[in-house]
Amino acid sequence: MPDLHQLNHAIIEFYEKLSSWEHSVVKEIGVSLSQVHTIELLGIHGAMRMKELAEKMAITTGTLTVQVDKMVAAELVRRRPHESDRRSILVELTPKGEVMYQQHDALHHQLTVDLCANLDGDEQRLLLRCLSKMNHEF
Amino acid sequence: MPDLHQLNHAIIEFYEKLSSWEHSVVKEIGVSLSQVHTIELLGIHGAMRMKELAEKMAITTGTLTVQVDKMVAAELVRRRPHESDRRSILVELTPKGEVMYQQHDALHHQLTVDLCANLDGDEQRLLLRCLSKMNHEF
DNA sequence: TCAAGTAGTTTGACCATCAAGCTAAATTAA
DNA sequence: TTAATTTAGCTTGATGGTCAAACTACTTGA
Repeated sequence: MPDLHQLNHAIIEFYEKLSSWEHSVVKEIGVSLSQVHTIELLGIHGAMRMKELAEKMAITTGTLTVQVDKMVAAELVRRRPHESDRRSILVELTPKGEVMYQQHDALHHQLTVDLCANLDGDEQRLLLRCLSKMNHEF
Repeated sequence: MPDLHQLNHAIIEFYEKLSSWEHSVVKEIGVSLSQVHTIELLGIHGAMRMKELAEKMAITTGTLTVQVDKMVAAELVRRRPHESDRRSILVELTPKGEVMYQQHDALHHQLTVDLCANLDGDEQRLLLRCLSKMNHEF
């Protein structure tokens, strides 16, 4: 079992790199971090209730209400009544929001390509296995 | 060369996990994220000029001034004049701040231990190599 | 010496966030 | 059915992080 200290350091550094990348992308596409996160979740999971979305984002529904208000005004998302529960409201991407999601996704994919530029096939395969294990066993 | 799509997804998920971990730790130790970041940088690099610290944190010096004011009030850091440049001010951890840095560092190390619990020695070695390459070649 | 540049602070304006209190709808108990 | 409870979402008031721009004090270089 090798020394975990270096690994710890590498993980911290990797996290900082991703964080700084995200920061720069947010500036580039001109939407706040919080709104990018919302778009990302709606793009991945499709229409969602406010409650569900707030839970995934780890914020309160009150905060989400404010965000969604702004995003509705910017025509990135729309609200729609829930079919069977009149208390609930579904949020979904508008076409404009969908375009922004695709853009963001493409940028993310490009980041991965850049990150992996110096890894050979075996390394990529093993990295994927390690990340999967870490993501699921923790 | 394997499909990068899965890898992209795994990286996003890994980033979210780290982000959520950081969030919960910040709540636990009762200091804001920004202040934890300050403490971390001062712990790693030692006393620093405001300018330098602000650059590493990717915030303006104005913002940093406010943060440092609060942290001085909380006795986590102190200001000290620069030896040769009277415009500059050095910021450094107080003993109390140093304790908090050690605590945070220990938590981070524990996170790494948990993350790697299901990786064998070879996997850990290769993960470190991949992370190092990604950190340095990007 | 003095003009230009640099380090740090202050101020005024946003934005994100939460907690608490609110309304409307659904669910459960009587 | 009615009443009490729970749930979903919204509103409000307060706090904290951030930036840009204006300001002060110091340094540097022509």
